[in-house]
Amino acid sequence: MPTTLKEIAEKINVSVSTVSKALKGYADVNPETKKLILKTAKEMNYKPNSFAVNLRTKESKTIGLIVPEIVHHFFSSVIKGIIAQAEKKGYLVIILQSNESYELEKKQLELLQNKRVDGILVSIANGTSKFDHFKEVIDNDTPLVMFDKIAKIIDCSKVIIDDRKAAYEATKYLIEIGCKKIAHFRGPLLPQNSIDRFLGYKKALEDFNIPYDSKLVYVLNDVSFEEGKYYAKKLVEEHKNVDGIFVNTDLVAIGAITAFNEMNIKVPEDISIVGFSNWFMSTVVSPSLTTINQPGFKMGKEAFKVLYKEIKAKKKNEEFRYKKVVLDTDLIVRKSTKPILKS
Amino acid sequence: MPTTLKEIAEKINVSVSTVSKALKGYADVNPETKKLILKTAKEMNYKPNSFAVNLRTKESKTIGLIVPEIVHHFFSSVIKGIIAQAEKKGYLVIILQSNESYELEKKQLELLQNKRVDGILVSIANGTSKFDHFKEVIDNDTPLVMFDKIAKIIDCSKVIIDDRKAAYEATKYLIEIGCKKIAHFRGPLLPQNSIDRFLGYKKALEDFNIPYDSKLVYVLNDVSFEEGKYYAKKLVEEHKNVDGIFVNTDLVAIGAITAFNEMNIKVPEDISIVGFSNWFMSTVVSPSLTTINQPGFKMGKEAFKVLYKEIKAKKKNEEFRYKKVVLDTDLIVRKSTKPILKS
DNA sequence: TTTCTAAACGAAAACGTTTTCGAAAATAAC
DNA sequence: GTTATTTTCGAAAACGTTTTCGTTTAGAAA
Repeated sequence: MPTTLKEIAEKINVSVSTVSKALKGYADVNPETKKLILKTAKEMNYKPNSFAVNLRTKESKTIGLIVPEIVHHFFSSVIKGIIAQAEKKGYLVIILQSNESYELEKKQLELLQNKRVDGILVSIANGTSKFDHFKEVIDNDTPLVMFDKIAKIIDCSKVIIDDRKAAYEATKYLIEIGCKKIAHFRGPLLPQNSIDRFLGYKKALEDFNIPYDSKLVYVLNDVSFEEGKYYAKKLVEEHKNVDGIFVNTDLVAIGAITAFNEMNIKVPEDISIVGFSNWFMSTVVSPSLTTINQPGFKMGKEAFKVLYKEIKAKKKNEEFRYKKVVLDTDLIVRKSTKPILKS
Repeated sequence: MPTTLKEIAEKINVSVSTVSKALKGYADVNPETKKLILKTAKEMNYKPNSFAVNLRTKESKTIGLIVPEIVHHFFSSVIKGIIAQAEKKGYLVIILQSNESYELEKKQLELLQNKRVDGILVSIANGTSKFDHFKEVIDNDTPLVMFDKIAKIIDCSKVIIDDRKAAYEATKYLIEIGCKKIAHFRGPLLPQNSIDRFLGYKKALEDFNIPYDSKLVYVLNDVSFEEGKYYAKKLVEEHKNVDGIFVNTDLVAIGAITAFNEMNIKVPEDISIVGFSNWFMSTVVSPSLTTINQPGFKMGKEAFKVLYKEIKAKKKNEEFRYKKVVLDTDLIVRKSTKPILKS
């Protein structure tokens, strides 16, 4: 049904090659014939058959993206950034969701490779502790860039924030406003983020001579609103005089705030809370949440940029080095933390 | 680099056709040779070249999806549903975002057609008032299904909720709890949703003998948090005794709640608010928001199902009819509305 | 024996491009 | 006039499948 080069060629009595060359701007075609070809191509509403182009050029101008979860403020922002940047370069984006599952992640990585996408962007699932499936991608010579949730052990380009530093800043801020007993709601044991955020928390305590107490660190699994509520209650049951919490994620922090509101524990008077990510929700919860801003949109754009360079370099067989881009975060002070101490 | 049929064929001295047929389970290949072929294919890590398969079969097992906005609770839920259902059927999903712009939407529709996706799923941008670009898709014989934000004028399959009915229920509820002067924050003039929600609001007023006052209807452009705040303030400036608002979208409703909180107007004692969509955020805002639940995930799944059937039917040249799927909504009562009157 | 059927395989066309290479024609150089 | 060069074009191979159709061979039927 759609017009082909052959049909154009037959219509105006030239060869397929000439039509192709005219359309692609080759020099060895007479300006007159070129004009005619362009005209008839337009008239016949010619659109190159991308299947054939892909086969011939061995590239699809399509990349794959795997995120642990789509319905998530941070990740949807990243997705938006990736798509925006990809579109600028004429790339399309196939999105898959691992649901934090290793099995799914592995399967989807294969799916994308079978589709022969030009490159893959991935943020690793919480359930992933083996990384051979990523090695395979790299061995297969498919450009791969990790963002946000990365694997230290895998040698590839990465776009991240400095989780440890950000967590340090958040905890430091709690100390500066006078908190003496600071708990931490951390994420699962595996992902690098939650490790780094924990380490930043710990380091801040050390630097300011607050004894580290492992009992004040709660390990969450789902990192959900409900878990935030649950552990907030557990915290007040198990400890007295906790006056600050640094929470791994806004969603959990909001759960905690909700629980404290229900228990008539005043935030921030009785306890100050700092979240992580700066979800939009954090501005509307009451009290609004002090948190670390995590630049999702920008991370998406950067991740694509890095991947794009790698795709181009590999295509031209040029040398290139894996890049590590670290994006800035900042502390956004709202009402869930006490005002700063006057000194 | 990757293995081809030819390489397998040469290795075991059979023809390419036989290898292909063995791999695809054709009957006319000796069980012994078939076994050998399967074994060597696995050994050589053979993966069919999807570019070649696409060209040959004229299908890519890929669909396109255009949404107005990705960072949006409802739409990201829909996306999740679509991807989940598509994966079940072996389809991948290319996602694009129109940013509520007609120009972008049109361009992206062309992009997807040039990529020769097997079908397209679309939720129309607010900025779209001409629909010829959709007609073209249909004329091009590319299966097209609209969801949520649809065009009545375009003859194609649709998956929606009954916006008018849902809005009627919401407004009726405000009336039942005793509201006498009910405002409406509506969306832009164009999209069918905001028209229908407005009509539902109006109909409820009529049915319960509350005079309709066009001054109580505010037309929003961005449908944003900020607009919610802005129009809430405007409302109290321009009117007295308004005791209920039916708001087009949760995000706006939350903006309004925030403004009322700031102005010390009590929700729900002074004014009751009903939102629309049931964003997660609505559970954590204070007071939590009474709203209409809109089944995003399910809508995504249904939309893909309808599209899938159309793709299959067209492929087999079977007859088929455009479908219209209407999904159920329900009213979720929370704290932003007064308790129901005892009678 | 010959004839027919079934099983197993392969040749080849087709999908629609892109790109190399050679040929022809036109022009320039001598 | 011949030779060299440029311009313009097209043939053909290649990308890797899928699928039709014909051929060969072996066994069954006669």
